[in-house]
Amino acid sequence: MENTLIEKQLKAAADLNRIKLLACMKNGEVCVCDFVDVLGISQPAVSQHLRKLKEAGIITERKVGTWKHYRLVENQTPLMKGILEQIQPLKGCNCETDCCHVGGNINE
Amino acid sequence: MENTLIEKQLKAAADLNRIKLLACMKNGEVCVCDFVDVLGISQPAVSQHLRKLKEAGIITERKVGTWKHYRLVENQTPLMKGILEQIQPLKGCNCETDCCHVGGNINE
DNA sequence: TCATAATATAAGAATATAGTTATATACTGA
DNA sequence: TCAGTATATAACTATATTCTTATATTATGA
Repeated sequence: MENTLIEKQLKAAADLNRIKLLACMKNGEVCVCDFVDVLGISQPAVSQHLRKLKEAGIITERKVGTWKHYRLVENQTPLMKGILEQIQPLKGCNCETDCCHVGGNINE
Repeated sequence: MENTLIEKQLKAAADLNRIKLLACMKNGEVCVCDFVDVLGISQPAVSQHLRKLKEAGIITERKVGTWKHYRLVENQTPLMKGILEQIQPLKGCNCETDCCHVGGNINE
């Protein structure tokens, strides 16, 4: 891997709130509204964190109506594979609200 | 691993100059004077980067006279093991100046 | 079509980071 | 003991990051 890509992905992952976002997504798709509850920060702040993870190629999104579902990309870089292995899945953000089941959760 | 430790180590590694420092040390011990040449930043800046890596438990140091040799710690966390695997060793910083051989390079 | 809901973007403030130069510390050798 | 060398720390500046609130965008459904 190129050092600049390594740096970009490390920077994207090197934040406690974004680590929690990744921990949530280890269980599958999660929608933005659930992240807001879990992190206890504002919705725009969550949106900005998600954008950073997306720009680093770590997560992807799927639109379902007005909702947006985020999930880890399938083909992680070897770097991110290793990092994600060390992040423990976080329960309680696994799309238990209705939004993640309307339109079909990709993991079901 | 604890999320806060994960964050600390990711933050320590998430910088292009510090990635280069780690790349240098993959070949073994390196002294500060060599790092300065490789990175092209001031000696105090290098010193500050090294401190950050040390505080994250990623590197350790050995004093030889007025010189200081830095190297990767042996027992890396699983997180850092994975990250270090992805960083390509950087040649030309492998303590080719005298300082790293006076007092015995730990890798020889 | 319009009000509502979910998410994204913009603008701005507070804090963190990474560099600089100047100075301090610690060791060496004359 | 003292000058010189290697590294660390301090103080400061410039920039980046991460929040907040306000607003824009997009989709839904009455």
